[in-house]
Amino acid sequence: MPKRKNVPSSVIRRLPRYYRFIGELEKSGFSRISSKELSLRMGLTASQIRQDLNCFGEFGQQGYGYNVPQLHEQIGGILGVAKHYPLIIIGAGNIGRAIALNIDFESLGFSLSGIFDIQPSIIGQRIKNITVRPITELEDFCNENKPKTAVLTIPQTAAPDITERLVSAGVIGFWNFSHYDISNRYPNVAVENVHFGDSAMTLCYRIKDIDENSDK
Amino acid sequence: MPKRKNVPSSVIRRLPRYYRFIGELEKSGFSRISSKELSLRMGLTASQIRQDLNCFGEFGQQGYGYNVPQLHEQIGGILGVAKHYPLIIIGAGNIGRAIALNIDFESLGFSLSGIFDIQPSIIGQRIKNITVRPITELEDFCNENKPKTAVLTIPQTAAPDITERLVSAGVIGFWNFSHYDISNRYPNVAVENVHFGDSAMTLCYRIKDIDENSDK
DNA sequence: TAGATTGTTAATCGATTAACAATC
DNA sequence: TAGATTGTTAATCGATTAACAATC
Repeated sequence: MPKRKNVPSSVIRRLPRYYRFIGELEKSGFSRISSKELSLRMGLTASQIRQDLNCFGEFGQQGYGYNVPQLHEQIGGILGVAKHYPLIIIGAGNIGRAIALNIDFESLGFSLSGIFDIQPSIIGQRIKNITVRPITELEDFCNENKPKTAVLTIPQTAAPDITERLVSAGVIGFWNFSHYDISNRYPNVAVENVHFGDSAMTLCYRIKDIDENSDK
Repeated sequence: MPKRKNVPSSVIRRLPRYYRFIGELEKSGFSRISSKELSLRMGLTASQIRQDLNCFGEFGQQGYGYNVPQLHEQIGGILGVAKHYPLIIIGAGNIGRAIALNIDFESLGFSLSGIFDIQPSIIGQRIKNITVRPITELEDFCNENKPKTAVLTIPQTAAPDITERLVSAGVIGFWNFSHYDISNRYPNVAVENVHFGDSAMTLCYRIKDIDENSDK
């Protein structure tokens, strides 16, 4: 049913934002929207919106535009937000804990099924009704629960070994908060990096740029 | 002194990763590296590395390559990691707290100088030796401390008003963890978005893709 | 000096934007 | 039907890669 030629990753990265905007329009009671109107709200070109959506099929109707609730549903389907891919968090330190507590995995296509740590003082704690397990139980847990995804909130030094074990255990997706470079190491494994440090430095560069070029 | 024609943002986004890799090389005792060798380690082309660095000046030496400690220093200088731009965090909930505790702002060009919240139960708490202030004191604090940067870890509904107040108070950079769309609203303001939900959905899409195309 | 490797220009590739025929 | 707006092809723009002369 889908056309889906090889979808450029630039398009994929825009999908969640479309999903959010269309969702807000739906909540506000819109029933239809044109690519023109949406482009104004999102700060994109209408052309780009139509090109992007057309990677996945024909969702609009000439002369009318797009049906808002329907389009929301369809983009959600493309992203897979209604899936429940079992997910585990490796590392229950500050970041791991904050993610476990704050991210609504159920609305993002995942289902939090386990949390692991190596620290005896942390093991056994309960976070969101889930007991933190010792990392030694990783393989047994994976055999039983077949998690497809792992969140890495561990130090860079621990990452290579853990990654290897997870891939062996069948994990095909990483949400990587560590500084370890997973990409290109394993074929058919998806890696989404979140590097706070890189993000902050990029901001610093631009602030410096504005700061230095404004006072004259 | 620098050439710095308009640097494409694709290049800027790669700088922190260069900085990390060169830093690790330096720690491992490397004194020189060629673009070829670095390209193999980083999974880029040598051509791209040379092009990228040349946006900022001529850092290498023909026939030799790049001096590792020197290059590390230079990229750090470009990014501004030795700066101490005063920074405030707006919102001391789970995410705000985790960021305050975990991000080493001092090594990223910033200096954490204030934390604000609206919740009476949170105001007055101490996080990293900083007392959480009521949001009502925002303007006074900004007048006195002139923060250039604000981290937004607040709900989307609160964001438009707070952003407006911060820009009026002289903030020129936002590290935006909220779903509010700041970009394009204010000229000469840098915005770095961190959207966990978008990031997770992108991962979900790719896992789904791998999952559906592997079992045949 | 000869070999290595840069800085930089030219060629290619991919992504964005513009244009317009198809059609609701 | 006429007007609006899509889907899609063509044109433009920007970013990546290749090539090579300059030079350490």
